[in-house]
Amino acid sequence: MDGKLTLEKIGALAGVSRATVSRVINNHPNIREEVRQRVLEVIAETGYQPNQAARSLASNRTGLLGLVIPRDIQELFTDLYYPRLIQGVSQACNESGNTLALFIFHTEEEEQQIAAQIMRQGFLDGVIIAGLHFGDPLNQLVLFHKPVLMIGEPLEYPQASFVDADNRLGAYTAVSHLISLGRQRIATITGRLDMTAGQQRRQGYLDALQANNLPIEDQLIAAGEFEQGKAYQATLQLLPHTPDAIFVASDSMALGVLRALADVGLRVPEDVAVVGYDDLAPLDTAVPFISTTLTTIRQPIRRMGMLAVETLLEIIKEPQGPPRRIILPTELIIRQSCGAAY
Amino acid sequence: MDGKLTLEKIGALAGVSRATVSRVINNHPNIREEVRQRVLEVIAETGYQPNQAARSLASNRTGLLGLVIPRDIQELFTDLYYPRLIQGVSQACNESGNTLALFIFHTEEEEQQIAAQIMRQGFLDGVIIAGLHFGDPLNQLVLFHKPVLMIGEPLEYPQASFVDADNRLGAYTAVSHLISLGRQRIATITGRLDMTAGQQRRQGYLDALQANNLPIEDQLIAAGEFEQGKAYQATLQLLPHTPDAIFVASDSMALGVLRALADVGLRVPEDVAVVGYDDLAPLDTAVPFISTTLTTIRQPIRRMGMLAVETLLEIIKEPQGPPRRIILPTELIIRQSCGAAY
DNA sequence: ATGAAAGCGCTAACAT
DNA sequence: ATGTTAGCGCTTTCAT
Repeated sequence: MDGKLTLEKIGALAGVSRATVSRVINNHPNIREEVRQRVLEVIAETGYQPNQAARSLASNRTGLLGLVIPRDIQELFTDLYYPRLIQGVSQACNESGNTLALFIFHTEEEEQQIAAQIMRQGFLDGVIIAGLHFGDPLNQLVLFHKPVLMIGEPLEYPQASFVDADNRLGAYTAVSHLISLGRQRIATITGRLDMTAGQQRRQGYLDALQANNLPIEDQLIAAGEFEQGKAYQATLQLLPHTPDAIFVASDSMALGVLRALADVGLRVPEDVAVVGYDDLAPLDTAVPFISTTLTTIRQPIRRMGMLAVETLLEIIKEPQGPPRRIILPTELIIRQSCGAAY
Repeated sequence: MDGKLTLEKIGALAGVSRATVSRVINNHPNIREEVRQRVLEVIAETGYQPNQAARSLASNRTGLLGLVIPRDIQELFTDLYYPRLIQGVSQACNESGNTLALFIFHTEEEEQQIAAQIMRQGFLDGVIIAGLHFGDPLNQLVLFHKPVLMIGEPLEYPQASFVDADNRLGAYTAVSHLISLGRQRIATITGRLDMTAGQQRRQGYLDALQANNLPIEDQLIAAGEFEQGKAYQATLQLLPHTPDAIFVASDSMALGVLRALADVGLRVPEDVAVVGYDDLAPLDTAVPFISTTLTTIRQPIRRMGMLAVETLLEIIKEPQGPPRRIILPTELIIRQSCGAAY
């Protein structure tokens, strides 16, 4: 049903020039209503769709927004953080008439190789980068001549625009909650410290202890790197120092913690209270055969994704504006593992 | 560092014509090695990247492959099926030098609206459609003049090319396994019957009973629609008919089943054995506080994603070829809920 | 309000 | 082996 339709042909059929058809399609003012209708009819009848490549070349806009996710293995497999983020980004793209180009990388090699391609002219209007850590080759994307927005406050190029949730305050809230429940020896298992999320959650922990005049003990701070296995090990190292609560910097690590506690026969929350981070554990509702549910800090992941798109579109429109720094609030979700109900 | 570089300028700097530079970039034969090197050097020095829009317009190829996912709410939120699929598709895109354009829809309205846009000329080289059901407006995508490949055997346009796992045999294997363990009154909770996955898994169940001379009882067949809540209800309806095993057409439904059984005080697998489908439940390894693990049929989800890309690329190369029908094997994963270890 | 015409930067057929 | 040239289909001045 399509014999290579072009603007020119639509124009011929409607008895106007190609330029007029273009104006109609792009909603320009100064078109006689009558002409406008006639053109619209022809377009509808013929099922004409403008050629996107030609539009992009002429207008220097593609309507493609990139979402770059480094290192998929860990997170994408493990929990629903990135799926939710993708969902938010996708939705905002749909609503704004843009298209999402998704880049997931497996190795730093692959990152190196594809980074430049991503930034080539006439391809993406802008790029969102999620989950970047210090030293990642993808940091170099900031240096290209193209709008970029980070999800998660960037460490390597602090002047870059970003959307994030308030990691410090989230952690502060979690630990304060444990303190208010009477816990005195609160440990933490930190995330990757080459990411602001890891650093800031650790800082929130420290701040909460300090604000409540509790001592800071290095032995109660263990590195988990956002990995479940490492969190398991870290828990075992922590236990000799008799914590009565553990603040864990992610839910997937919290599962490792719960496993470790179960393995050594400690009860949650009676012996050790646990609070996680993300609200992504499969322990959020009463899954059968699960005997506790995880108290955690919820981040508005999906909203972060949507806001990232909206902010990036602003940057595209006004590239010379100041860096955008958007920090969203988090929420304490009280379930059983903190012992509040107990 | 980029003052609007073009092929022409690179050519000037290297002392050759624009066409020669183009040939170098596209690895054409018949270029003197010396010239080739000189051009490559200039490109490296200047950091030149060809303009993608211009290439697309001239070559009628964009290197963009679409992945269309209807109705995100259910699956994308619930389990890791689509994340895994996306991962596979993404990886194959990376390896083949293509880019993944992801479309996730919330409502049928949205589908209607964006469907035509997806198919517009000069945009995508081809489209992969996952999780389609009978009656979905996205079925119309098949009618456009563009390569399309389904993930999941299509119901509405059976002549379309697709990649799928062997649903019938998978279900057959699951039910045969239960029979071999001595179960006599095996019930099933079916998926959506407007999708081949739902139909074929149901058929596999029926075939297995028949092959083993077990009677087929309508009261032992309940509709779950791939939804956890419906599976919960369906289980309660099934129980008066005293099944000693339930084959559930998806893992996320199986969680609803387990919950229902727990709620009425039945033990798994002692009173009722359960086998799921997908190998995506959070019951695959010993999560702490979970007292059983789910026997299930594993699909090679990631491979399906990769194979989808590879097959689509073939179709793009040879659009007139016969429909591709690729069916991958599944695997029975024995854990505790079927009672094999018990 | 509309048309004519000049590109956008590249590929590919044709010429040499 | 390399250069010349004609598009690819659209947007966007510049006229009128």
